[in-house]
Amino acid sequence: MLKKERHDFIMRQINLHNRVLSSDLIQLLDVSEDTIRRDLQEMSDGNLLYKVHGGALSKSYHSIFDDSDVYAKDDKISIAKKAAKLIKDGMVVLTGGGTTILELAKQLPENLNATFFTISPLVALELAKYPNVEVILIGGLFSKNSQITYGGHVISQLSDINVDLCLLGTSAIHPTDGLTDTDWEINQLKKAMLNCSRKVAVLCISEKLNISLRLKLAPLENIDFLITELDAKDEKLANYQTKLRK
Amino acid sequence: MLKKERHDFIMRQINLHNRVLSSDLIQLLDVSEDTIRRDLQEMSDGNLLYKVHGGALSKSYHSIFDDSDVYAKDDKISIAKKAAKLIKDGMVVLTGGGTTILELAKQLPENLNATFFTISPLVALELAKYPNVEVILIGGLFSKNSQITYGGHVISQLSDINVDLCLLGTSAIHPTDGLTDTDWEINQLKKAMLNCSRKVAVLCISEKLNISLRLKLAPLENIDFLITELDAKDEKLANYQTKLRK
DNA sequence: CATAAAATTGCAAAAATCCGCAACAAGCAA
DNA sequence: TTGCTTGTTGCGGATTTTTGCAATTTTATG
Repeated sequence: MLKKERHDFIMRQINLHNRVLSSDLIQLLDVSEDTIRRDLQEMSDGNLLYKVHGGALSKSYHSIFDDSDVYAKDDKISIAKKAAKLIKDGMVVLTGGGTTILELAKQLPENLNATFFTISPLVALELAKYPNVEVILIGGLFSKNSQITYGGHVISQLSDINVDLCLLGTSAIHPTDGLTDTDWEINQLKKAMLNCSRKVAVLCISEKLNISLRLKLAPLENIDFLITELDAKDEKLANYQTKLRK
Repeated sequence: MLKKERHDFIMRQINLHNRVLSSDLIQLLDVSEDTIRRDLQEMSDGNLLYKVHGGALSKSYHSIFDDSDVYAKDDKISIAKKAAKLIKDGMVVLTGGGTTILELAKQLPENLNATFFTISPLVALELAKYPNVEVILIGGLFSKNSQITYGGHVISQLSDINVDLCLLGTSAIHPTDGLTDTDWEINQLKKAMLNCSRKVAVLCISEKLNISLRLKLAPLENIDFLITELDAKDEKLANYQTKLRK
């Protein structure tokens, strides 16, 4: 294998996963440790990546994907990690958009083997980094505000599919009113998403508990999992747990 | 064996395998090491391939695993600015993916009033920043390599639309062979894009001129604009200008 | 602070490259 | 024909690049 090919391969790995381990590259490319280290050194000199102890990181990792200013990031990571456990090999999953779902897309197990439908280009880009995940982006009008596709075309496509699990962020959730929202278009869209999913998981930071908005989306009885950053036994959740779909 | 024959042979090998080793060529052509090296050197000077220690790589192959952001950035910006002039208020435009197109999406006039169809989530995200641009993302299978949607579903949706202008990046362009590519899926997709567009503009850095790959996409006669970083009067473009659609 | 993993350094062998030179053929003018 | 130029090719030797190995130092982490 030519040196340039190795470099291209490494760049590809980095663009895909935002990072590489030297040890992985040694195995994948079947060359000595020294060669990999020298490769990384050269590419680092050429400003193509960040070299760190044990491997290298994507240069753009820090600029493009730096979303450290996302509100309540830590809570969202905690939610994402819990939600990730719901996803098993072989499943077909449908996801919405939003920062929590995006975080989820970053927290999946490296070798997950699954199919994802999504209405969020950002989530699609993130999911595409997993080698064994198939990503289908549902197309349509693109919403500047919520950064997802929406509109009749999206809803009509949703009516044609059938998935195991739907992962949804939410604006508000309430013990008796269930899920509610403010935007009519988005609300229609979410209804369509619920309709084509066998199970539904709602991802929601505890701030949004006990709030009720104008547009009714779905009662708690239509939801299978409610995932927050709180402990499952937290008393704030007691009102909800009893009502979820069994 | 004549020099020209050797060069043709090497070109075939490269188009076929995306790479050649000097050592293989020495055996296959039964000439001295120096001759092969001089051949590769000349072809590299003529921009036909990419010479590396130990052999050579295809130019187009190189573009796939491109060292992304930085590579020929200035040229791409120059191309993007020219292409942006083709887009007028009220137009309906279809775009592909690729770094050049992405750059174009950043170079549009601030208040452009237009509708864009695109198969690239990254381009969609960029276009969404313009307040008066409507963005429709065409959905389908998401390609990990080229970061665009593709597959039958995309092609079928393309067959339902009709746009004023199609903006396309390309892997290779040649005076007689026209546009060519290496990936069958992408080739089908691009054909569908051409079919639904009244006018076609090809964005292409001059490096990719005079290269011909395996899969035929379209003759120059089906293209309306060829946009490179070169001056329109540059002699390298003379062979192309006469053949473009009037 | 002890341990293992990773990095650095120096070195050597193999491979590829570079450089000057000479042989040879083809084209061309005197 | 002869002599000259030009282009192509191969050869020998010097040089550079690439790669792996071993010994030593540095770093990460519990």
